[in-house]
Amino acid sequence: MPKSTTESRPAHESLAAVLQVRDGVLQVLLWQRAKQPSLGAWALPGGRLERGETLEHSIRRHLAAKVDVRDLAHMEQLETRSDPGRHPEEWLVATAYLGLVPADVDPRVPEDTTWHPVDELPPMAFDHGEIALAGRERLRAKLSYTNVGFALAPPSFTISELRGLYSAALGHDVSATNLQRVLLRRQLLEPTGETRPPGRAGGRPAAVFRFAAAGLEVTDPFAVLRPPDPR
Amino acid sequence: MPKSTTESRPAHESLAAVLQVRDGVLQVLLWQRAKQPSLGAWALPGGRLERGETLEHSIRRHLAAKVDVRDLAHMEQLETRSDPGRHPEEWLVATAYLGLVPADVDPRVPEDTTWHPVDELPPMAFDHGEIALAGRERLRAKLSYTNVGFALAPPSFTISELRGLYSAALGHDVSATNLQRVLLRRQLLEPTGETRPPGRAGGRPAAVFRFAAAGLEVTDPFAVLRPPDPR
DNA sequence: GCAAAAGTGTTGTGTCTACACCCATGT
DNA sequence: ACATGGGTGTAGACACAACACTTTTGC
Repeated sequence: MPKSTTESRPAHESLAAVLQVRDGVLQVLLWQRAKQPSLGAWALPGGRLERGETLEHSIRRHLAAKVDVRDLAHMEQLETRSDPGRHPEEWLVATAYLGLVPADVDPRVPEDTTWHPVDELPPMAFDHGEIALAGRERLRAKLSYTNVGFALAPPSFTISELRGLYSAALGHDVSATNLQRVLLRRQLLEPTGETRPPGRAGGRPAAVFRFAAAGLEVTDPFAVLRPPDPR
Repeated sequence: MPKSTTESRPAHESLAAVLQVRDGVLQVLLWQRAKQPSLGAWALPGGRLERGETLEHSIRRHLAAKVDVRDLAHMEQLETRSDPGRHPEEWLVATAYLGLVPADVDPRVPEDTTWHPVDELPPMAFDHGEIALAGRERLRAKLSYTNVGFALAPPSFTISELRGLYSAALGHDVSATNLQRVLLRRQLLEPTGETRPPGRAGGRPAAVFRFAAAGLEVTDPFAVLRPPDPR
């Protein structure tokens, strides 16, 4: 008789969709299961919630085994999944997080762990595929009305480098012209004053920028019915 | 020795911030605790997750004791709280939901349960006050870029009635003129063709509208960096 | 006729995309 | 010189708030 029918409370795990733009493509960190159930399928990193810790602490602790925690520029809760059938052998609730890794770091990862394009997920264990996609959608939405971009980008960058990151994350072309204007108008970006020399092919040197803030901020309150003018 | 130090897994409860505009004010359904801990403090409805059910099922089941489930026009997951100290005696994780009740229904509620303005919460048990406020913020944000309004409004209404609901939920004045234009432009509203006779004071009869869709839809993709024109 | 409430016309502002054009560098 | 990539100028579309004005009723 499986555990799930004897226990009076569910086990609780934390999971994370850790995303990074690699080779111009949005990728998610997965490890390959070495045992049943779902032997050979790919899974999100995570593990059991322990006594005395929060879920956020739990996911950070489990991730530490996969990536250096300092490599995570942003982390937020996504959703909690509780379908009793989500795990075949156990009553297991999962709270999923979204984690973002800047493009300039290449975390050391264990043998069983590799990056996979979110658009071409391998066979996934349990509901982990849906969670990875939910993470992608959350990122896409927030790129439009917050400064989350800071968590995908290196400390400093040119506009075309940033364009590459945005377009990989959003899944469509992004015009460097408009990207620059939108982010500058909102004062998300500030010039470092430096400049990047052109490549062999020539071209004008590119100005170098950085994000003005290092934490998540809502920059476009998209409030269509906003408070009346206090005039 | 409290349970929390002996159990290897947390108990899990579902909670709901059930909101409704009543008497022109956004209110939340609370019940008053009749036992320790937090005797006399007010709490969100909810309760234990049972074997074989999802969290959403759980919160609906517990709510059935407080309000008729058919009175809920919309329900969505808010967040999961896991601070080990959130409950003084027990290791208890809570997943919170937001529920919305249309203004035209007045659910029968038990003796210990009443509505309270979200802006003047009574002394609240545990972290339930924060959850109620998180629900309010979620509602406010979604009023701007989705059709959640349908879940606050009766089946049909005049623009000024709807204005009252929006302004209570948003916490600031809303112009009937602009509300009508925004919602019609987005095709959220459609005229029923009917008209409402004016009161004793006279005035032009008001046109009656209804929401075009009965489920949640994102109507303003607020995508500032949107896909390029396929032209 | 007059007050009251509903609804439309109009103007101004701001944000966004698209595209033409100018700039600074390598070969 | 000229190709290449970076950056600016500008015009058009659109969504919104504000407010003046018109419409339709009761008294």
